Amino acid sequence: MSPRRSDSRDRMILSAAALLREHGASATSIDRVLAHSGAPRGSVYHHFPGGRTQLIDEAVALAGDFIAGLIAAATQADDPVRAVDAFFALWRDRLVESGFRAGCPIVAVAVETNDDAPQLARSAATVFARWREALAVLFIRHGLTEERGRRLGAFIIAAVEGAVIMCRAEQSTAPLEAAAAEIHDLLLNALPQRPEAGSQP
Amino acid sequence: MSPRRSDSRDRMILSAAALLREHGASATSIDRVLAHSGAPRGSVYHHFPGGRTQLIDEAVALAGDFIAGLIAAATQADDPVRAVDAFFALWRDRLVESGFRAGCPIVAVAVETNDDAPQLARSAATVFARWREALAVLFIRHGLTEERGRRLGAFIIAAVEGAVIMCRAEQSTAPLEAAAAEIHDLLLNALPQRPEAGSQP
DNA sequence: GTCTATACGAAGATAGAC
DNA sequence: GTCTATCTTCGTATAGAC
Repeated sequence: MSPRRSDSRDRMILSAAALLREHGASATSIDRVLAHSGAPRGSVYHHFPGGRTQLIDEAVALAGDFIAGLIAAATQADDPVRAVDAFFALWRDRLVESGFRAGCPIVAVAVETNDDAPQLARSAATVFARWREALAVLFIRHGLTEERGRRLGAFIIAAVEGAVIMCRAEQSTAPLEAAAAEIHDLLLNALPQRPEAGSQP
Repeated sequence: MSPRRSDSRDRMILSAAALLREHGASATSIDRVLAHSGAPRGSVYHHFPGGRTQLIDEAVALAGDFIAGLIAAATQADDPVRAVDAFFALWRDRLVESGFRAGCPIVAVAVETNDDAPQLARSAATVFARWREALAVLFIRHGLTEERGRRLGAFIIAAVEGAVIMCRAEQSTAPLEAAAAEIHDLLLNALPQRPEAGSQP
């Protein structure tokens, strides 16, 4: 009887995601995942017949699902501006809590992907698409055209990811806060039927 | 008499920058730089006593200067909207010309930097700061407050970098075009004394 | 400035026992 | 599911000759 479906396997995936965030894809070696998770080295290729690539791939899927869940939760309140504010705050908190060490694991994989593992680039792209689609649906539901809604969804994900990278590099939340403020004002102006004070100069 | 100040040294730095763009920091090994540049392996540590880290660092500086020069050229026309449009177009062209293989070398270093080479993170941060300051100066010159100008500068760099990552992952220029369109409209609305048609909904 | 040779470590992956 | 080798490749870096 397996320990409720392989404990060490799940721990390895979680550790891989954590290492991706803090040290990038290349630094997420099997050795480091084993050390971080405490999983036994003998069963690596039992759990992951596809080797390291499969492990990274599953970590990308897990991290993607996790963030997608947070986006879904934020969009439940049905206030697009608040939801996007919360999305930015989420990334700012992750940065601060980690001492500016934790970036986005999907970005890590997307940037470091090389030609011998094209599957990983596709997995990263799928995650990005899910995130931005979740935002797009929210915007479209609130009166934007499909085109504008999707455009804004992609734009916001791009701004967040770029800002996170800059925050990490300079050990400051300033880029993320700049992006959050600009997007906040932009949304106030873009969304119809919002009588609140916009900050259009 | 050195061949006009070491040919192979300059070629190595150029090759390192090219490899950073297309394959990331970890994949930019000394071996690959030598193969790409055709430089002789015997003189690596003669030209770069700091080893691989110094080589990467100089490639970051070179790439940073190159892009900064393009930003400066684009801002010469003294039209902020056109300059930013040109900046986006530059990245789109680089992506398309390379078959979506070339990303941003600074991002590669910023994302993959690990604790044993903190100098590289600082170099990346310096480059980001120079780029966004160049944009900020342009905006401030055209009537925005210092705060707003710098905020927009950081925001635009973040949006470009994030969009480039997404474009590479999904082999499409759509994210970059989405960001370019949104920023274009935002600038039209943000800058004072522009009688042209804004696209405020 | 450039050469060859080499030390040394880390990484991915496999084999075969238990 | 897990263990202990072990193979192979690749990476950084150094030594010493030319």
